[in-house]
Amino acid sequence: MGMLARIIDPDEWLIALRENGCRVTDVQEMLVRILAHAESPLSAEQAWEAARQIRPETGRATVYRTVEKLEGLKLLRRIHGYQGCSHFMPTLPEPMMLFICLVCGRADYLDSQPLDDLIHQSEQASGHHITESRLQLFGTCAICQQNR
Amino acid sequence: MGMLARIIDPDEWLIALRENGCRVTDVQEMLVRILAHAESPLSAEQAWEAARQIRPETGRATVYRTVEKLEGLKLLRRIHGYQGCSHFMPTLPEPMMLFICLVCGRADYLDSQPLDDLIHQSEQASGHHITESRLQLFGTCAICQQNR
DNA sequence: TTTCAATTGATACCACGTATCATTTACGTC
DNA sequence: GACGTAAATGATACGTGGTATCAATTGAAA
Repeated sequence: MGMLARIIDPDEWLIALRENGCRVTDVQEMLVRILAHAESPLSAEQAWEAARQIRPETGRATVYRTVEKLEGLKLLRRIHGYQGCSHFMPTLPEPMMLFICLVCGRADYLDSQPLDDLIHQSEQASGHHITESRLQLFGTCAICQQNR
Repeated sequence: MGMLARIIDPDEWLIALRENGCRVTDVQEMLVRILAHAESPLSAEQAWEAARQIRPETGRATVYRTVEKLEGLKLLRRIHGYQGCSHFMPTLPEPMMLFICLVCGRADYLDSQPLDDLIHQSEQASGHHITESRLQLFGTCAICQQNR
């Protein structure tokens, strides 16, 4: 269990789903638990694989639909990584920068306040109105550096 | 003709290709001109479409191969945008932040020195070794704001 | 319990991208 | 300029990730 487990609560995702007019099924609850506890970015295919180990009859389309729904509610965030752009991580309540270790795959969130300031400056300097920013960092995490 | 036309020189791309052991064909030259002059991110399919208007017998695989080669030489840079992650823009000689207008699609490069400093700070604070960063900004460009 | 819209899973389908391979082409060498 | 060879090309077939469809099932409000 990593850092995120203390912050992301699957039950709150279920509440959010209900609040948005969804009928929460057992399948969705299982998927929410799988996705909310992920410590490295998970693709829909990977989530499907994990789901079928618990409940083999789980359908592929269901997983894609659920992931899409959770992304729409901003509970999941799409990761634009090295091996494709179809992996997902839980979104933190506060906007933060994301670091991904290229060795172990683990994700870590970093304070983004300085980035927010920087974006604000760029906005004023360029005259553009910036509505969304996407910053992801890649490299070797502190632990993997020691295990060399 | 926009800002990039003054900075990106297709002929230098051809030189770079030759220097890397490629045999530059007419097809490649045409594709290089199409891609080097793009002012908004272009997908391989879009580049293929543009190529066939000039030379209808152009093959699909050729376009994908050329784009891949140019990306490998860091002459093209992959854009992780809203409509997929398969669009490409010319890489500027200096690393810079990229802004994309969601209204007109045009891309604009912004000074990234402050970002480099920020990443360096994050690196020291977290203990991670950061080898690559990816920042893209989205919003409404100065021109499109006026045309409202 | 009833009712109905949301959800599900099977199937078929589509788009984007890739492997294969015979033919053509660039370009160093003679 | 002609030659030889390795790279590039384009047609075709194939693979994979993702989506549309639809009959059957299920959640939850009344």
